[in-house]
Amino acid sequence: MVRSKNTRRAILDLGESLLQDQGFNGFSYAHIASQLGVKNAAIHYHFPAKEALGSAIIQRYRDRFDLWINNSRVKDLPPQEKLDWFFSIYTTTRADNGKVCLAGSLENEFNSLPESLRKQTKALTEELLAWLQVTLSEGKAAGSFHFAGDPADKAALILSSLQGALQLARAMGTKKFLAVVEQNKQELLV
Amino acid sequence: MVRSKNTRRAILDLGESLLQDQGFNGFSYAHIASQLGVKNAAIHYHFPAKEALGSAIIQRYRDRFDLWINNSRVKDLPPQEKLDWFFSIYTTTRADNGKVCLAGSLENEFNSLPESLRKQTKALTEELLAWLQVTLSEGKAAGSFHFAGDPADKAALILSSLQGALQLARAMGTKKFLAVVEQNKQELLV
DNA sequence: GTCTATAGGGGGATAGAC
DNA sequence: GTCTATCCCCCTATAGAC
Repeated sequence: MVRSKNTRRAILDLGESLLQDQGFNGFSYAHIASQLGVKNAAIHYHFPAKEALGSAIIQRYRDRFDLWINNSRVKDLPPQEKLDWFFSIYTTTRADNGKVCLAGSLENEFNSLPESLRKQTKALTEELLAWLQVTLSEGKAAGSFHFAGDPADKAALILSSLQGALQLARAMGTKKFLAVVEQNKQELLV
Repeated sequence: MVRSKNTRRAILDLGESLLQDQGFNGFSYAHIASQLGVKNAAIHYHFPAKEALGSAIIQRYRDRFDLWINNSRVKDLPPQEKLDWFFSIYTTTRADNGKVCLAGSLENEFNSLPESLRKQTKALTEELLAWLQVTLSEGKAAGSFHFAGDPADKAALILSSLQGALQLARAMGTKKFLAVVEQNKQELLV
């Protein structure tokens, strides 16, 4: 049982990593198995189909984000530091072997995903946007953020730019990614 | 010979469409062949390997962009209308069955692409960024654009957001994409 | 230029032994 | 829980006829 839990967790960890590295269609049970030192069939014991594995990966990601934003260490921060924390997630993702945003990776393959993964992807994106929007509203009300228009639209712009910048950085390097983050920060101050 | 040119062109058209729809690893020679009403091997006659097909698709895309921006109908426009034209490319892409930016699609699969396609992807992205940067500089100098910081960084932010927004729209719908475009436009006016 | 036929590999998934 | 063995499908690519 202990072994099972460890293996299951290791599969999820590796699957998440591969998903952000190669995309959903870019990794296989064989990849996970070989890197884990087990056989193909062992993965199928824990996740009968790839769709189930994918869904579990996204669900865990969503749960983790939910835990973070409701954790007092993030929840009680001033808006500006909240946003810095959010940006740092993406900076860490970039630093981790040039991975991309989980949501962005899935959206890119959206047209070939099974329905359950599309739903999970949409739910994740909605949660990211919702938190961003609220944080931006808070900051605007507190006078620490300055931007024109609807906080929902500004949230969509920031999230899009972060997802896009992680991808763009694969061709253009980390400097370009960091430039996008800094430009986003700077524009909120003016 | 006429037949050949038509087939070659039809392959490129369909390949480009599939690339923006399903990604490079998401379409096959069989897909192209069946939609074209020819056989697998016919595609290989025109493009011996998939890498050659991919490279030709990107090259043609780059050539087309180059033609456009040096066309007097775009070249002689005021900066604001130039940028509107650029945005309209992405809006058209979104309207075309929810396709995504060619560069964004390729960057997402960057880690599994052969070297020649990585180079092409990088070159395309550089050309998009370079044109955007110059156009933003022109507009700033002319007083029609207002933004803080380096035009190169602003160009990276805008391009990232457009690529990201096309992907985000797959999960969240066209409204969110249009919101990102409008937010970008609005922020340049303030 | 396009066809038929086929090689050779990788993918997801399952049955049954241990 | 993990293994071996295997099935079946799709993929890229090639050889040779027409």
